[in-house]
Amino acid sequence: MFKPLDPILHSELRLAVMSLLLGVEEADFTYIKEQTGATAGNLSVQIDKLTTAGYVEVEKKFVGKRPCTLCRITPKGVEAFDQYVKNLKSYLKVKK
Amino acid sequence: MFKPLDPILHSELRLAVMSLLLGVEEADFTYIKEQTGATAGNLSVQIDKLTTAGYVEVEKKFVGKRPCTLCRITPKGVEAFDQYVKNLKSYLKVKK
DNA sequence: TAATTTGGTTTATTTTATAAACTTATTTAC
DNA sequence: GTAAATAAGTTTATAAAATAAACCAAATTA
Repeated sequence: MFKPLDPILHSELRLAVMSLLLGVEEADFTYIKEQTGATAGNLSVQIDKLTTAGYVEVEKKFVGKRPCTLCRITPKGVEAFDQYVKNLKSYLKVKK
Repeated sequence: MFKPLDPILHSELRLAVMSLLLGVEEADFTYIKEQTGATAGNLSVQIDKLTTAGYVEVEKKFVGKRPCTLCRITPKGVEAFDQYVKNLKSYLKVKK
């Protein structure tokens, strides 16, 4: 009746990060931080979890002399997101 | 950009309970337990939280000689659920 | 009447989420 | 040139949540 919800994705901030990354080629840490309103510490931890799950990949480079952490969603991440949304719908359809 | 998600509802089991209650006049503890697959302890705690939030009301009665805990969703609960679903959509619409 | 089942609640443990504190390097102000 | 402030994160500590295990009381069954 109710489909299980991937605990990696069923988190407000991680879901926001994934949603954001779905719409773009890539996004850097600071941009994600601004768009989600998260604190740097929290965002760092949550991106780590998404990376460990294989849903996001991170590339650290420099822009000029400043470090820049680029994030991209992976195919596995896209698939997991799709499945999450599908499963989530089992909770949202009000019958009757 | 991303709307906040009511933490009372953004929980797999509580969302399942609410979803279930939305579709029926009332449901008893055992039925909810069966439908959600939750353990009794977990369900008891989560129904408590929904009750404390004013989203669910509980009536304890007896059926024959056995106790029976009946649950109903409240108007406030219905409204909160609707708002949750509305806000949730801000995370799900993939643009481009 | 002893063991089992029903219908839960309470308590304890594990996991999460989050913020606070810290680090390293870079500008900017004097 | 150096002290203070900013940028870009990471690490650590704390608070909150989810979950399961243990427990309880009454009823039923063996």
